Amino acid sequence: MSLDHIILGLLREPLSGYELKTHFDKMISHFWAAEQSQIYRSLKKLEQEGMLNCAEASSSKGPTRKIYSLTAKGRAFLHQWLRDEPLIDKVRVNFVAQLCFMGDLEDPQQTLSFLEQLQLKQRQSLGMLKSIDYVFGQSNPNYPDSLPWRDYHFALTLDMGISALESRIEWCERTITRLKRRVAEENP
Amino acid sequence: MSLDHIILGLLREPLSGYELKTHFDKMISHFWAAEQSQIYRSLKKLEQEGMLNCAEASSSKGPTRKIYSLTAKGRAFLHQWLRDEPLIDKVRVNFVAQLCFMGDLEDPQQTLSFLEQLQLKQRQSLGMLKSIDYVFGQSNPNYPDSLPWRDYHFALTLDMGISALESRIEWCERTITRLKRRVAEENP
DNA sequence: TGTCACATGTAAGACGTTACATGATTTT
DNA sequence: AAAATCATGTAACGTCTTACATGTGACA
Repeated sequence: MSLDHIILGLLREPLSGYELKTHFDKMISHFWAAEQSQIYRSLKKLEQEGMLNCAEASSSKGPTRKIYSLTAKGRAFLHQWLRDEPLIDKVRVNFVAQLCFMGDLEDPQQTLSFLEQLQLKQRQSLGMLKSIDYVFGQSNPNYPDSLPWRDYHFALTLDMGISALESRIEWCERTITRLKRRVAEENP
Repeated sequence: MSLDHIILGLLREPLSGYELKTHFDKMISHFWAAEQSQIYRSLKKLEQEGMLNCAEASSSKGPTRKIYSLTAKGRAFLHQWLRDEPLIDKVRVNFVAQLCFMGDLEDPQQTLSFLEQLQLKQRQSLGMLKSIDYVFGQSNPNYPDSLPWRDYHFALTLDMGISALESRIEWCERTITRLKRRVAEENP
């Protein structure tokens, strides 16, 4: 399960469950979504399996925290996953499913407006990703090529996300144009 | 839940559970994966909810089949979903998660080989999608623009899938080149 | 007689979502 | 005193995966 592996990956420095959740939201959510309750459940399981150590630490803010860190077994498990072949997911893309059956409505304006809304949403996602990328690339003259090896890989994931969104936005643009032409030709 | 909606969408003609599964594999799997056991479970639930009618039919081949068809309620439920705004999924992309932490291995050859394998897999997926698209576009002079409205929407989903894969393959190509240059510069 | 394609289902467990519960510290 | 942030968790429910169970008809 990749959630487990991602948690192990983030624990290159010891973190609490709460900190893991903030890392997910800030750095990971563009390619992996996780709920807080899932994270706590996985941490418990990984500790039971001997992948993680847990140390209680009183915090200056709020109640005591549990700080998790990698064991040798956890690191080995992570590295094995990193050396696996690229894992291709089963796809489940809601908006493509909607588009697939939207012909049933026999309503070109609906399809057009759907594609325009989709494009807008993707533009908003792109904006957010680009701002993360901008912050990450700040103060770095030759971003991302001169980054340290680990940060470089993170930058690659941002770049892939940006590239995928740009491609989808362009597809929307082409398809909206094509649809408008078809509608115009059928209603002369 | 989109699986329910997709099943309703496929039932524009009455089908058995088995036929639904073959439709999924042939036409739907490039944007939605479903296991056979999920389909039977959903069919049972949708029938209980009054979205589907069920008729038993003896087949010339094999045991008796259950043929499902849409009720008015099911059609209304489907159409409401089609008029919803574009539903954006929570992302979970395994290979990006792997890439994100692959810097830990400190092994440029591993990253390079990972990207090459990824590119190859995406090329294979692209080949399969293009062959579906080719068959679907056969005997149609002005494919896809002159297709009937419903088929046209299906063709759009193929086109989106092809476009996304091509974009990802190009990203792999660019990134492999960039990585090789970095490795060469660091090992002169 | 074996195996392939047809055909329908159940069971157990893993994973994911949503809502709720609890409580400390800091800020307004 | 109220609200925001820090911090950790549980409960209930729903979905998905994997494996298994059952049986027919056609064909080699």
